[in-house]
Amino acid sequence: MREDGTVTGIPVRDRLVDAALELFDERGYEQTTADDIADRAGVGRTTLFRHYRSKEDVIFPDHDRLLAAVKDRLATSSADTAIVAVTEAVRLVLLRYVEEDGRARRRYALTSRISTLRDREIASVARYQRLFREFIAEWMGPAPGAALRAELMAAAVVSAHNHVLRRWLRRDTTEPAAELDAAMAQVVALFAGPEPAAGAAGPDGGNGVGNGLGNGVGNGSGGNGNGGTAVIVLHDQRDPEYVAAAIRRALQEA
Amino acid sequence: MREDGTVTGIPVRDRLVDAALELFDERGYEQTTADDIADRAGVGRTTLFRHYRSKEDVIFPDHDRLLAAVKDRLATSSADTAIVAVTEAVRLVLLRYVEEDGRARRRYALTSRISTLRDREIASVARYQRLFREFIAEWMGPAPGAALRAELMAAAVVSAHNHVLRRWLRRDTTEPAAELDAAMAQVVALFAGPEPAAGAAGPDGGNGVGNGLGNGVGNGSGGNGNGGTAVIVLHDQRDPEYVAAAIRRALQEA
DNA sequence: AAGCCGAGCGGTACTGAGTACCATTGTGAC
DNA sequence: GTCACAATGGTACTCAGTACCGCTCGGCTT
Repeated sequence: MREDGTVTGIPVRDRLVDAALELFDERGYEQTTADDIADRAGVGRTTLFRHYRSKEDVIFPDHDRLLAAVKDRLATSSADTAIVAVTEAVRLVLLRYVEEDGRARRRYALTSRISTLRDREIASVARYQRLFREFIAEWMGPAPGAALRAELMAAAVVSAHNHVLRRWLRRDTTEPAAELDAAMAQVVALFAGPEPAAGAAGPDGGNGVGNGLGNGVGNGSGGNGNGGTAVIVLHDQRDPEYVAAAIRRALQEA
Repeated sequence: MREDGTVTGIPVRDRLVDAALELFDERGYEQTTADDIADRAGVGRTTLFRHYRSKEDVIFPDHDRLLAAVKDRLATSSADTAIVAVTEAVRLVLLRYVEEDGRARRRYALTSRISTLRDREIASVARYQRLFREFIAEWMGPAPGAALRAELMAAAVVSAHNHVLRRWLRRDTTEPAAELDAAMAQVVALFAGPEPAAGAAGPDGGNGVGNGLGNGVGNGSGGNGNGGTAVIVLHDQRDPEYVAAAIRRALQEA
């Protein structure tokens, strides 16, 4: 037992988060002062602001670190693995939320009610979107219309992520990772289709899986070791179910 | 001449905006207090907060009113004019900015530098996006996958708007309205194409390519008619080249 | 053992945003 | 004239966030 009555060995940072979430639930966000949180956590107000930049910060995860991780993942990619990099990077973000589980859901309950917090969350999301936009734009090159296309694609990627994340937060799904794959597939399909008339700037680049029907197949591989991810885009006139079945069979046999 | 020395008949609200923009330019946003702004405008601090909810609010336009206008425009539309409604609604927003001209550009200069203000702007944009999302979702109905599709489309619409707006703010274009039309056309083209293959949206329901190694395979495809596109995301530990070869073979045989 | 040192913490005091309340003034209606 | 009302100004308060100082504790050297 410590002098101040606290019994736990729980780190100060975590005690603060717990205290904040409890108090926000009990009396609401606005009605909870920084002093309240610090008191409940058994520390001084100064200590709170030493660990978190602001009152809001307490309940938001380390976006900085995750943002850096995403940036890293995007950076380690060659031109023909760009789509894979994006897919895995966005997956990274989703999984981080899923890991948090309870805490993520409590935060969601708060951001749904308190506009201040919702705005804060939105601002965070925008930073991810910016990262994706810059990456995709660079990948696409300076072709005319590429800037807009990159922006649209980044927005789509982030939206797909948010859509799935919210479904998981609301318990509408228990397999967020799989749904993210599906959603991302839809995003890629959206952009893999008709190019914007002029500059082709597309993902086709000779590595197409020449099946004689489709044209482009961006195939990346997570490459180095763990959990390879492959994204395959193909244009095929035949029944997609039929094609999917064929691929399924091929993978089982392989 | 008035008692307080002010010579103008300019409304208080406008004087405050001018004062704020001047001061933010002169000493920066953080270094300008609410008192400074009020003093410069020749009014009391109380009056400032009577006209604007916060210090930030002073330089942001009436998003509430514009938001309402957008909502109205969307509301007055039948099912088959939905796309027109969206296009005109987003045009409404762009034109409002263009009307502001100088003030919009000064605000842009500020939001580019000050993260607090940028976040605020982003939060505003998100409200428009939400409006569009809700409208589009209702328009699309409860079809499976429609929710995601609506979210993607709303994000695309807003991104297209922002893209053109920023180009205009940076003086990269002198015909924002025309560019917006072009951008919106691109957005519509994007979504007019391949529908997301009937039930295939989710990886559940049996269409998951259960190869026993990867877990999720999302398949979005264009079933109906025009050049079907299929996108496959798979997680597979094996050599990607090997997997690709297997798929290639399967497609040729199929 | 005594001294030293750095990290983590608590307390106090300050600035500034935003709110509540009250007093004042100007303006038009009657 | 005065009554009503709207707009303003001033004062005082709460609270977030910052700056600064002093304390304590554990580990380390000598």
